Amino acid sequence: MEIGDRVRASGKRMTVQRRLVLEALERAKHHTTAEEIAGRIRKQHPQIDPSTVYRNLEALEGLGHVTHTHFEDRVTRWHLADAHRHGHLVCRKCGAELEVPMSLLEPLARRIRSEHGFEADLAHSAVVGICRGCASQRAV
Amino acid sequence: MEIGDRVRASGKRMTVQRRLVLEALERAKHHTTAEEIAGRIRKQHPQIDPSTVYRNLEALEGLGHVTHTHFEDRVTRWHLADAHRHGHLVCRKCGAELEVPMSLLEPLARRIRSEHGFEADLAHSAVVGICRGCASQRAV
DNA sequence: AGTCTTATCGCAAGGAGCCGCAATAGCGTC
DNA sequence: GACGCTATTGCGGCTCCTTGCGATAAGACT
Repeated sequence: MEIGDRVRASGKRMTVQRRLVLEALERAKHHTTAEEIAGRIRKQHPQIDPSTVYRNLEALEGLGHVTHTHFEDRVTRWHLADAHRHGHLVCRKCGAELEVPMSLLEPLARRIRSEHGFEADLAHSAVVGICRGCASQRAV
Repeated sequence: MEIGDRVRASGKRMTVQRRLVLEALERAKHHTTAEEIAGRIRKQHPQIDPSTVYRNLEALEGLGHVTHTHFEDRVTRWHLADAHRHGHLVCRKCGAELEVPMSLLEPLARRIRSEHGFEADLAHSAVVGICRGCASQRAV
């Protein structure tokens, strides 16, 4: 089923603005910020308000087509939900980002589920820390 | 060594405002938001600007006396660094917070270190998900 | 105690993100 | 293809947090 149909099937509407947000996410492939998406769209369509972009990201997330991950402090990055799920390591010194397979995080999720009955979403927040490069630099 | 001396030893100054921030953190014991700290201080000292509180939290964090943890989306909570370290599970439905011992998170940190040479700080971000109560509600 | 350096402060302005509202425009129905 | 219902938009305005700047005061030195 076409994504537009799925949106419509849930009682929502597929507007020009919403399609542009989706296209921007597809084009970006990787994680982008709302600001970046808004900027890119507004180059071609300056009349589209940033708030519309924010609202569409949330709406599309509610429908399960999009998700967001918290990266470095107070930076939210968005991506299509059907992209393969993975975790993130973000270096707080240099900002480097490593993608790690969910299989790395699964054991913890399982333990949290069995010990606390809590459904953890470990992809929602990046793991902050110090990357190999910065750690060795500091040692010098 | 007194905390004031440690601040001074690093070339910083121990101002009235900085001391008030520290006292507020001590009194709160648990995690609080910058806003809450600012509000409490301003009851007694209305002339102290919120921006001063934000800057002092950052400064004290830079000195290692204070740390922050990201809770639910866009909520940052602060606490004294010497309080016992622990992780957090936060329910995205009802906002419930569970504290979990670091020992639960350690195995993952170890794997991340050995496989990626990355020093993970798993206490920095709360683990978001659905708590037991909300999960069973949804099943009904 | 007086002087000097400069970290820090208070204030005001800036910027991102969010919200309410009236106008607009999808889209199901006839 | 026109109609009507209402989801969605653009705009203005608001909040929360950050930043720039001139004024203030901590603390080292004499």
